Amino acid sequence: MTVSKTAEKSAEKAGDGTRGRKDAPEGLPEALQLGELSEQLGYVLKRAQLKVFENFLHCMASLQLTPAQFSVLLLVEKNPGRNQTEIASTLGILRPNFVALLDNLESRDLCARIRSTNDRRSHILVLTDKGKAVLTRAKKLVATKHESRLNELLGQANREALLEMLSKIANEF
Amino acid sequence: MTVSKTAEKSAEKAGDGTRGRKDAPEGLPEALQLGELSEQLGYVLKRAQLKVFENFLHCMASLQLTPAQFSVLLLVEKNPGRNQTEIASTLGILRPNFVALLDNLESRDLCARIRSTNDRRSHILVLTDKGKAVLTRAKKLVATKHESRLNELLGQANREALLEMLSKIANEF
DNA sequence: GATAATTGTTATGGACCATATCAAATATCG
DNA sequence: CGATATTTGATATGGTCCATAACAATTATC
Repeated sequence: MTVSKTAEKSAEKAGDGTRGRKDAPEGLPEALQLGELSEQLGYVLKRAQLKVFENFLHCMASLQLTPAQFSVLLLVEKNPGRNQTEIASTLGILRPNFVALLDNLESRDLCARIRSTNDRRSHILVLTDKGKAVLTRAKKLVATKHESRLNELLGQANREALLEMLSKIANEF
Repeated sequence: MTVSKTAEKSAEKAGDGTRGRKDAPEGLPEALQLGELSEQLGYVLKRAQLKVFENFLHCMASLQLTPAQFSVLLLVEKNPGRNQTEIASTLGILRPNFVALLDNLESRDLCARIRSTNDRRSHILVLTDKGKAVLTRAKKLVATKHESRLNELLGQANREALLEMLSKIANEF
């Protein structure tokens, strides 16, 4: 360990129990300075993403849908007749990891695998009637509880600008 | 499984081998429609975050620093003399999971734990001289290779607006 | 028709996250 | 003071997500 003496000294000085700001009322636990961290896009991006997912899960509690499950339902609805490989790769999910995800949706009768008659290796994915109904309800929940709150917070125009910039990063970075 | 007959039929129709758009030149694998997915902030946010982290790791390959490790070094530099609990909780890392992270940084002589003389339970965290030097180089790499590329892509003003909106989500959502 | 490639699947390991628990040290309160 | 509760760092453990290798069945390619 090669800690400079000055480092040790300043550390002990800063950590000596009464580290309130000058003339602080009492020894209340002072908040740390984020410093340059709050300027790091990656850091803020990750924190924001966690918050958004957390709120998504909360809004979807009644339907028990995770963001990943919701995205699968949306994509299968928009692209009926595609197989697992196509749906999974579009979502950036590796085929092996997509199996359990689908098993879950299928066991809940939201999605169905159908053996293709053209290529009997592949399973064609379709939403069940229940899956369509659940997805419809899910969309409503997302719109009224989730996205609407983001609109409140940012404003409609800002939210659209945010989406556009994030898309740019996701696609062109 | 309750798949309606119409669902099965449309699925087979859409999945019948030659699923090019009308008068497509050849049977080239047609891209899936993202549909409403590209309007879901959570989805785009996650994709963007993965891209940013991926690029960060690439830029930091020479220093072998992950985003989490970089954030620890930044926070310890800005707040010398704090203990593990304070640094970890500020970063949203649980104490048990912070131990291995610190073990790594300490084994590479970037960070040091110092037993506090005031409270002999806690370990005060300090950057070593090597840690300071590495962090300085890391900051330069991030600025010149990572954040600069984001500025290219978005423009300075947009990048700042993006950061502000993400902070708002991270803190007020 | 032999070989290569694709599809879904399983097994497996790593990274990250969360909870319970522990010993040592300290704080609290009778 | 001394008994009890709390805090700190640490370990163990389990869950989830992500990545790779390998396999049988099927299809494509030559």
